[in-house]
Amino acid sequence: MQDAVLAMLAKEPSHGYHLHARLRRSLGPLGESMNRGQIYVTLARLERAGLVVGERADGLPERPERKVYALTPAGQQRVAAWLAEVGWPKPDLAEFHLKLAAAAAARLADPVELVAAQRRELLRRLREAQHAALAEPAGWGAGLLLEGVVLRLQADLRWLDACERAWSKVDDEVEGG
Amino acid sequence: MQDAVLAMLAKEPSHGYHLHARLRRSLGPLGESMNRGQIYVTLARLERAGLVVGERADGLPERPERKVYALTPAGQQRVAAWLAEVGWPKPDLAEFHLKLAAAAAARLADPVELVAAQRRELLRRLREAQHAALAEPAGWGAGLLLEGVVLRLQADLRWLDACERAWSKVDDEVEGG
DNA sequence: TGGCCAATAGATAGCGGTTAGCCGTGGGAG
DNA sequence: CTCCCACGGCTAACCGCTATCTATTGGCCA
Repeated sequence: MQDAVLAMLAKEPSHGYHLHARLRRSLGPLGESMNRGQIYVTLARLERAGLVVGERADGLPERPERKVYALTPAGQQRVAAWLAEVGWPKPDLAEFHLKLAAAAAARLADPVELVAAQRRELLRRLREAQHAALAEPAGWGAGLLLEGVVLRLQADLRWLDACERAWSKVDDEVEGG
Repeated sequence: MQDAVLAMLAKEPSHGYHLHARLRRSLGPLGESMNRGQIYVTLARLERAGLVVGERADGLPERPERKVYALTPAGQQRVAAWLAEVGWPKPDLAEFHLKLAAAAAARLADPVELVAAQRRELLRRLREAQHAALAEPAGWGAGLLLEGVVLRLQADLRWLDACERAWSKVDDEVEGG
């Protein structure tokens, strides 16, 4: 979050609400779940850390005062460092994996059924993402982002196939033994 | 985290350290980054929420006391509800996307270079995951999990190709215009 | 027997993120 | 004129995670 805000400020100074809007625009449909309040919390922390300075700017005379934030040299340095990083979020498939194991171990549900339900959900999301992609410029901006979402969902669906193969074999053994 | 602990307890009651070990075993190489302390925090919260009861059990007479936790009826109910959910973690490609946009907008780095660096990193992780998969039973347990990681990394690499196409086109336009 | 060390077991502080909700202003609908 | 809603900003409370600290015990070695 901090990095995202700094990235926006690297382009141009903004106040909180504007930053929120810019982030949402930049992320397209995926940015809709963003919390507005978090922007202010983040900005306050960045200011306390000296990465950003906020200046009161009374644009229109009678509107609530807004604080326009801009990068400090330390902030610019941090943006540069962030760009140089090559991090990537670790895939979090563990939850579903544990779910299957727990369902089987505690005899609370049929793992193969869980896989089927999950596949229905992912197919739903896949259609949703493909539909949302139609409203965006293909191969650009938020459309590019949605392309990534689609590729991931397809990969996850293939993983579900592998899960089904694995767990249906277990069922056979249990029933057969 | 809470759900993962409850899932373990659904199979059999355990004390904190044992739970940690079971989770790590269940997740294989991917569980190595888990923090041991988090187990106790989670157990305390679950107990306060009435989903779990801890009973002092002095197994060996002179060992430090350990608390063996077990599900309450409310806890079992929550496990059942968790199994019925069909949630799936949302793909978090936004960070890299913002990085490319910030790099281009603030003229701080070449987006195509960033994509190349990221691809090198993902290829490294792909080899790592494939190597780790060799040490696990294929198509089962932690091996299945690693299979999912591999599929995801391959999808992400394909997305990087799309990113490169998009941003190299932008570079052409900038240089040409 | 005494001393050290690793493993076991648990607790705590603090950071970052999320959510819910409050406050004040202004503009428009009724 | 009143009421309601959108805007802009903020606070409080919670959750998850990590790092770090303590304490006990068993094993090893001298």
